[in-house]
Amino acid sequence: MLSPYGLEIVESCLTCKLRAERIFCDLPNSALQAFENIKYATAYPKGAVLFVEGQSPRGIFVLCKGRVKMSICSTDGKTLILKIAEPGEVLGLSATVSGKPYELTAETIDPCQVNFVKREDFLRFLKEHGDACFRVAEQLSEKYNNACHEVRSLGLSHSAAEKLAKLLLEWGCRNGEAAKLEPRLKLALTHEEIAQMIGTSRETVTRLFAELKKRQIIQSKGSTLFIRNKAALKLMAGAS
Amino acid sequence: MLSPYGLEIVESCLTCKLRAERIFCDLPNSALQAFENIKYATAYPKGAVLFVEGQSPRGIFVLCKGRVKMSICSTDGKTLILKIAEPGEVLGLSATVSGKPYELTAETIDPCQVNFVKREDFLRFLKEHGDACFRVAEQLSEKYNNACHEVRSLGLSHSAAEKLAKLLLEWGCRNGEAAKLEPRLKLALTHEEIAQMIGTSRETVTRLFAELKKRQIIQSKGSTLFIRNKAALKLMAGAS
DNA sequence: ACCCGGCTGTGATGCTTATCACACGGGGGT
DNA sequence: ACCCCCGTGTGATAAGCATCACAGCCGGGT
Repeated sequence: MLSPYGLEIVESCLTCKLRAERIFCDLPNSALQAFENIKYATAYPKGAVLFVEGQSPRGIFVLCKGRVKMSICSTDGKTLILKIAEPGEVLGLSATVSGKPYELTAETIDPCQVNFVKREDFLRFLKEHGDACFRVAEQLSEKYNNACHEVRSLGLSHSAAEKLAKLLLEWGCRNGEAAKLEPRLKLALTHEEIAQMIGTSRETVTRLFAELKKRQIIQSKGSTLFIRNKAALKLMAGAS
Repeated sequence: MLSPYGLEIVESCLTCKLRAERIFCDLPNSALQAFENIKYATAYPKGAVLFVEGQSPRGIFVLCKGRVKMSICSTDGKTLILKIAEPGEVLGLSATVSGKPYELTAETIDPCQVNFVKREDFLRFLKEHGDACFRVAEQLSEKYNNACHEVRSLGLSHSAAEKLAKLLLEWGCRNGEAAKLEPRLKLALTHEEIAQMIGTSRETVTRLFAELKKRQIIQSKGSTLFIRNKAALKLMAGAS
């Protein structure tokens, strides 16, 4: 099969090796077959925009490969990144269910493989498959949960340092690094993007990183970042 | 029937006069009858706590009468009010569906009538009634939508003035006052609570109100607040 | 009528952070 | 080898707001 943008396309959800790990992919075969019939497998290059905040919902995008930046944007151009979506997530779900405009903008930051399902097809599918509908409720709950964390972080933090510490700890807990005393993580985003994730300015992020390095709390080598003093970070994230 | 806390109890969801207007109440009779069998009609006085952030989910609370304050709270005691829930809303829904701890704290601010449904009963009910499940997805979408607005307001505003203006406009658009040039609204919350809604301090809210009055943008008589210059408010909310 | 407690109004002070301005450095393209 | 652009580092300045401190005010209870 052709592989646009350097992707290896997964042909069918029925044979997808990742099924068991994914939330939405793990459905009984009858439902999966129905899903198979209404989905369009598509691929996007890096930097493609799946949908824009405010658009009326065309349908859902099931992310199979690559990462997608989910953000909101103010009238004066300021951007706030809410999350970086990973494979297995369903994007545009809440808007598609409710019929209200997309709340977020989705932009790929890797080459991505995506299954698109048109809104009317998807709604019909949900009515016919109660178990899928329940999965949707679960996914929405998770998204809501995420959003609540975001609200907590934005609304209840006193300082930018606190928010950055929270973010680094969260990142450090991925990839099975959670238990380690000195977790390491790939810094895949620029200072600008990190600033947009915690709602502060690029300069502040740079300064904070400089201070953390000076205080020996973190250390970086290339794009890898080592957390040398997890306790100190936690202190910053907790009380400040 | 006895009416604790001065409430007139609605006996059954089947005969509830408000059914048609409500999102969750408006279900086919078969589903409603099943719901009827698993719900516990309860009443709470003002100031009662339905559930606390971090508790593992006991079940859902369908609000029939009264208002409930939904908030999150930081370790150092700072509180952020996310919304004031109105009759017809389902509280604790996302936690009950996902099994994760309640994200918010729910506290009544009026005497309230509430239908409680235990988690296991509710999940069984959802599996058996696909249409109810779809309603749940819709409700969750709406909650997610709300949360996104909150994130936008908290994360993309430059000033407290901007957030207050947004809040006042939102309030002014309720109760069919939306179209009016000079909408009026009941100020049912203290400055402290308003501060907690926009993530600022009580003093700042007081000062902002003083300035808005001085600039003739608003005017208050008792607990009623008149918006005299909607355009100016919109300007503050939009650009600042 | 009194008092008391919760809400509101207002000044002074200092911290945090946005913003502007500019320098540096490294990697990719030609 | 060059340049150019993007990302990073750093200082100066000022705005915005939290915080403390205290005064007035209104309503409810006794």
